[in-house]
Amino acid sequence: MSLPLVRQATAGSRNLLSLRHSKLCLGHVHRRQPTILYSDARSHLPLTRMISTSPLTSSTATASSQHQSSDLSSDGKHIILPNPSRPGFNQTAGVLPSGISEQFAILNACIQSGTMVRAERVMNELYRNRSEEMKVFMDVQVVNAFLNGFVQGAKPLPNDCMAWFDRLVSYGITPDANTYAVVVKGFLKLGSYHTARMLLQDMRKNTNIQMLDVVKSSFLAPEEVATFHQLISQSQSSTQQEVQELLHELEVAANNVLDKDAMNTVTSASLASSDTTPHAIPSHPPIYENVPEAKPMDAIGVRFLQEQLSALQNSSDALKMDPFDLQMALEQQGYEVALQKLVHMREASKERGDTLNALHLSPLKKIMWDWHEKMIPLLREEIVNCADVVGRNTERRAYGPFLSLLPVEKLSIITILELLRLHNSSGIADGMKTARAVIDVGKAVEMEYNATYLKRTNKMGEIQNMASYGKQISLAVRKASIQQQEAAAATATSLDSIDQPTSSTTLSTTQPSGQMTDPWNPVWPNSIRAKVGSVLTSLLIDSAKIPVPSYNPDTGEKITEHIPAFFHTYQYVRGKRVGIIKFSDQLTMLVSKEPLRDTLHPRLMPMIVHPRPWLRYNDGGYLSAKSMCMRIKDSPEQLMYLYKASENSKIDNVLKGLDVLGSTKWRVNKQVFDVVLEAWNSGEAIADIPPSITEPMVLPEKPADYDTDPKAKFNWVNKVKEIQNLEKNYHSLRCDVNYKVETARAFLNLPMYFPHNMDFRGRAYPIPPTLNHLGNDLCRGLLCFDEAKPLGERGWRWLRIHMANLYGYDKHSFSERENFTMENMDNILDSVDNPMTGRKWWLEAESPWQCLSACYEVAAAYRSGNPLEFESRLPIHQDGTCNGLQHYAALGGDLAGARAVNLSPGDRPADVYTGVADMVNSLVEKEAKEGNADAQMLMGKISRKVVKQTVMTNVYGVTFIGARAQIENRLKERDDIPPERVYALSSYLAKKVFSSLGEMFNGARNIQDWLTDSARRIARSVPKETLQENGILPFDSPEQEQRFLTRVEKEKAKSKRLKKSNKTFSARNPSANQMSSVIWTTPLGLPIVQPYRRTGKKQVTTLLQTVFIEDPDASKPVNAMKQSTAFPPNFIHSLDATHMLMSAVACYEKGLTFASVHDSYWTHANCVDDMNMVIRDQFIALHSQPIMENLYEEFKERYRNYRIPNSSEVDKSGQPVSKATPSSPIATTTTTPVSPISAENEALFGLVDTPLEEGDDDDEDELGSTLLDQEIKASSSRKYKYTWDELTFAPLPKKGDFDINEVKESDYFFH
Amino acid sequence: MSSIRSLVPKIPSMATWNKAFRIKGALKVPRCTLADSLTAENGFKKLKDYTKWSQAEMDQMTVVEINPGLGAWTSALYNGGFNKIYSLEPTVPYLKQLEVLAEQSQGAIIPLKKDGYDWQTYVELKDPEYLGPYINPDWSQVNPNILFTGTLPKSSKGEQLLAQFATCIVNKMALHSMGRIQMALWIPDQLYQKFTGPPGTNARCKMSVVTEACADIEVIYSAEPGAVYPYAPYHLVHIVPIPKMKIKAEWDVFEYVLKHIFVMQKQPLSKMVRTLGPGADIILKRLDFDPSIAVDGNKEGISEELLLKWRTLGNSLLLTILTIYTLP
DNA sequence: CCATTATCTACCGACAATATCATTATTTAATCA
DNA sequence: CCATTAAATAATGATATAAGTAATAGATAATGG
Repeated sequence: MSLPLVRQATAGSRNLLSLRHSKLCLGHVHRRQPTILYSDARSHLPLTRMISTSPLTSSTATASSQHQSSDLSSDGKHIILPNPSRPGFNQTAGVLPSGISEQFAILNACIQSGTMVRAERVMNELYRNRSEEMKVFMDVQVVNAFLNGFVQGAKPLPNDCMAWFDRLVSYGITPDANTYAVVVKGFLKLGSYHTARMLLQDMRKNTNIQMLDVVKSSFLAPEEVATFHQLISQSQSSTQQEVQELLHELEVAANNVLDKDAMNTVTSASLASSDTTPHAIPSHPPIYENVPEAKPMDAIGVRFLQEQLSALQNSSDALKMDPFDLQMALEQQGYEVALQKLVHMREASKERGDTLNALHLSPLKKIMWDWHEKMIPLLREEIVNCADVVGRNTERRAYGPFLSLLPVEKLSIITILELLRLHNSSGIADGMKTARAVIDVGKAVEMEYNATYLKRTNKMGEIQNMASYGKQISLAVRKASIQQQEAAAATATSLDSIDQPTSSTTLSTTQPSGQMTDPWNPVWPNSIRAKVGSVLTSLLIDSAKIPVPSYNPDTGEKITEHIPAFFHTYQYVRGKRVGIIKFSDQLTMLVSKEPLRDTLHPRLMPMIVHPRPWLRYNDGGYLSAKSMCMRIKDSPEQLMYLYKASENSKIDNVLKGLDVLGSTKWRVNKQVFDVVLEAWNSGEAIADIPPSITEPMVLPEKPADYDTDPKAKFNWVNKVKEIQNLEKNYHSLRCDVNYKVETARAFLNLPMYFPHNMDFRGRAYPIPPTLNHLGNDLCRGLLCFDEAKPLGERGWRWLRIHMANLYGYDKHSFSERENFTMENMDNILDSVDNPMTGRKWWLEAESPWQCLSACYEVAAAYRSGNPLEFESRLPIHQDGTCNGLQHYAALGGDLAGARAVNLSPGDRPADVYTGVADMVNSLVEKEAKEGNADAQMLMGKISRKVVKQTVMTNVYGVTFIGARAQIENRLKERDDIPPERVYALSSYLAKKVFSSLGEMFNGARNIQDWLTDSARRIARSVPKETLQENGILPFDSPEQEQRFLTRVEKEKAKSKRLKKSNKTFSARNPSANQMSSVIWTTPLGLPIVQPYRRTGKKQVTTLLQTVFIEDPDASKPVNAMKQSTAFPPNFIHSLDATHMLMSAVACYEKGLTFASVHDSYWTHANCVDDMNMVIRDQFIALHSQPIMENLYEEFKERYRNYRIPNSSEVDKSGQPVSKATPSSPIATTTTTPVSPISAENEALFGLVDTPLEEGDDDDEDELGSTLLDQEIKASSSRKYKYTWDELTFAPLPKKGDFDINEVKESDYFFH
Repeated sequence: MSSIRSLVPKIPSMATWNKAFRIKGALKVPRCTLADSLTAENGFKKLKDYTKWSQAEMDQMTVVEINPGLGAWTSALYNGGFNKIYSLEPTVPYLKQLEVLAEQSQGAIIPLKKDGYDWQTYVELKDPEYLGPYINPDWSQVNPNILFTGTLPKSSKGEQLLAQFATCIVNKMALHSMGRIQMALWIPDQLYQKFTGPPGTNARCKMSVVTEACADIEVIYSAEPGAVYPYAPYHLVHIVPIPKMKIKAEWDVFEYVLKHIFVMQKQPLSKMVRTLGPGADIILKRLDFDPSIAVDGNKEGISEELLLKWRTLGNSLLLTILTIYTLP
């Protein structure tokens, strides 16, 4: 077995752990292989445990868990969970039902803000109204947090705590060690040692809970543990043996725990150092001495960031700050900084007392301060009002508790900054959608709360030290971190159940395995965010005013009016109301004059230190903010699969790949930055910087019949709208550039890192949104690697090739491209010397800014006299030629396809796009000669670019309409085509492209068809159990039936509220029962769930208006069409993502710097050859696996026992007319196995409609049968048989003879 | 004058109609057509009673009818004594049917393949051949030469068309650029409710306010649902533009304001005025009535006098708004 | 149950209708035994 | 005091809103007789 992925072993000192994981990594990448490395303990999934904690539901729980044990196999090859339609899913996935997630969030807010009265009320209501659901979803963690609320403060209420303890136990909660710790703590704090002891005695007698577990509970601070000693000494007198035993256990435990800190640090150090990490990690600072993360502090850039912090009281230290602390401070104190800046501004001007200088101060800041001051009293008042409400006001009850989580000052500044940030968002001129605003404000509050909450409970020093230390990315470190974290959990709380707020779907309680217990911290549902956000927004709207010079309408004298800075209004969009919040004109003006940098929250900026490696699915990236490794929106299913995969260590290699991407150190290209700045300040349109609009655009003249003909008026208004739209677009484009420039400025001369996460298919994206290497040409031009590497001969060559590529000269052989650069050296030098005044050769490039960046590099190398030694930072790109088709060709072993996309070697790059463009061109030429006007117009204008997207997406299933739209967009960009003809021309062209493509990619298309077909079958399938429970199929066994009946019994007993969940299975609306999404596992082990389901949005009342929000918990039927059409592209993308991540890791291990934009891989010039080897090796490694076969097997396993509806024509005797399954296009090639089930079906139903369980009365039956008779008579020759067939898949398309190893020899595979 | 006219169009059964006349494509829902001659005759009788048209007056009127459909109403108009009826029908099957009627009416009925929904039609109608000679800018009196009539579809198009008629009256556009032209329209019940929605009711809406400000409305006759294909309740409504619009504000502003305050028609006016713009509530100070009245003019607890003031929207509020907004 | 009609238009990064009224469902108050 | 009923309130569902369809076309899901 080749070993490209094994990290260079440095010494023989590697411990078992790291060995094991290297092996694991190989096994997963290279070969499908049964997973053997998980201890059985791992399969004890926390959430299943959660179910069984409740004795009252135990019968259900055991029934369902037994029942599911067959399909809940997460320690097999793949993670397989119950279908979302099955009752087990919500429980297993911990998806909270509607309403309960809200109540839990409120409960937590009450607890955290110390208002236990309100917490009690929430708890009471939950148990009163949702008692049945509580039995399932109320978790002991929630209970612990709740009980702890009574005893955590200065005035503990142990008796209340105790009362609730008893009550909750009676409700069926099984207390755990933490529960006892909490209750005991209350009494200890009051000095009621006797009661405490009695409790512990009781626990000892009645439970199996170990004393040690109680004492080391994370709810007990060390000093609280210490009080156990007092208990011990108080109780010494007792002679009871029982007591003495208890005291002994207690003492041992307490001592054990109190010693633990030291122990811990030792272990962590040893763990970490036993890895390949060259230096041991000291357990305490200073550990940064040998970590040169940031440049010396006099750099321009860092000063800006430090200014961010300089406003803080202890800011004198800011300049001396270590970059790690700086990053931490930036993340955690963003709002404090912003606030302090406002304060300072004011103080400073007051002190100076000079009004003159005050004028120079930012007027916006002055106003913001004013809003802030006005808003605070309103906020206080509101909080008081919320506290007052005893009875009815449900809104206040919902948002009230959250307002007490943060200081009012912070709430206010968050609101102000968020609203300013959202200016011009979602396509609203000078405003934003209300829904977006309130949710974002709520989200910001939540994030800030989490950050401060973390800071408060944070003792994760060691973890972070280790994590941040890790330029060393390795599984071993990850593992060690996790283990250490788990070990440390006994004394230190950690971040875990704080999921990243961007996902509104949540696991109610994610209990990681092991002893670790997390503080319970539920994610706020969007409805809560909206409610909280709306109060704040509404208060800000009320308080924010802006001075406007005006006239008194009566007297005409000059006055200053204060008008609202924001106002809430509505817009109609195609007849629908949309709530928006608008800026007043004056505010818009003010904002546009002000640089945007102060509204940028550092949480969204690149990092200045290495990102934390991904330890788990939700643990990595920024230092303090919790983020997810996958971008998931509203899909509990996705989250659950990811969670399980993470907990079962299936995605370590994926995470490692992300770590590698995050470890790339970048810097701003100062030279390019200067030119950008110059261009920006000139206000002209240069490259992709839009012009600044100084004066409003000229409106067209009103036509003569404007006043009499509605049509004329309409046309004119439309023209005006178009112009305004253009203006708006320019403006927001300029804003965008502004953000980018400001971000770049902030990081001048400072290394920066982009923490990465992925979309649900595994494609990686940098988390910081504004400036990153995935951005447009400008962003890419502004960025280069921080590290420089000498070019060397090969590097110099690649640099020149790259130069040509960026100019657009990329379809020629490498040597031709080299020559191109040399021939244009004059232009390049001119571009460098006079970028804005010279011939501006670079501006004509396809990617001007990157080209300029390359010009600088080439020129510098060229002029250095010795290019080979030139230290280069420029990333050189190697792009897959039609990467999607490459994967298709590899999957299908398609010889022709392989040749077309450079999988097999050629002496110059093959380019399908150009090929197709040429074909279309000749077609068009021919028709032009025949006099076709469309063709004549298009003659010679069909470039590669025009057809590229369509060719690419053709194998992803693009339709004619889609293709036409793509081409339309390309044509619109050209100025040599009259706009009014664009539509017709694109239609014509799309047809031509389609016909040119013809049979071209048949290999790929066969696979695509198979994928689409399989996805459709899956999306339409239904688990057998569902059919059985609806009486459509017979039960397998009486036992199964009995289990089902008891469950139904229980459900009936539940409150009526739940009856809707008892969806009846109706044949009328088949799509309502389609609940299975397409799920597969990438070769790296990442489970991928296609999230496409029906949307279930609901109106949520907030203070400002109702907002329309996705209801996350409702399990909605899948969108079968989307599932099937999206599968081919998603599958291929998941493969290219896999290839990229594999390559990233391999590059890292070879010491290459690596970055990627999906199918474009970047590295230093002199490393290109090495990287090229890696790319090819990894591609071969990936495609040497039987990917399609694996997928086929996985589907069969994953959807075992699923059924799909089928109708087939039968002759009179009921014999099938043809054996084919008409429901699928490929099915004709399938020999559908005659399953015994089909026979059963037939016997059961014959030819009649499915006899639904709903009591058909005789009347209907008669009617039905007569109808049937008529039917048979009417169409006497035709009879159909409707069956639920076993879900099978078409046989895989035959694989061709292409040998994947040829890729190795192909120069232009990536180029 | 003329002998007794008794033109009767051929009315197919519903089933046949469904086959032959259900129009696909252009209109998503089949356009409604009056399908009962008796109803048409009755409607016309009532209309004539109400307007008290003399035969002489009718002789000098040119009738423009949109969406004649099967021609029941066309025939009734002809039978009632009109001598020149342009029937604007865009769809071929109906047009054929109309041509039969045209023949039988000795050319009094003139079918044109035009669409009453299309703005272009009204430009074309200004042609000397059609209504050109009767264009009359004098709004002090109703244009004596033109009667505009027809059946509105029950679709959203019909609704849009009616709203646009109102708009055009206010702005003297399209049809009403030819003068103060009275209309007699068959309007589906649902639309009629909105068209005439009185203050305080649920039906009160933007359109009813505009209508109130620009025309006098009278419902003449209500057809049984069965009289229309496909079955739907319809009303014959007589609309006479008033000589002086009650709306003093510029139309676009008026429309903007109306649209915005009707977002929440049950809320007090004072609240909704705030959504008009930053600080728009200052205009409330200049209002000569209590702005706590609901936007839709709900009567509850509101004096008759106040109600009246609010209903004359164009006079008070909008004028105020305009003055404020056009200040330097 | 079949024929007509409405709804899509490759995927991902990046999200978002709302007010009002009628009808149930649930809670609170009230009344009564 | 409880049980039962009446009244009040919350939750849920349905519907209207604006106002020129843009242009085109082929498969498939949804709907209605």
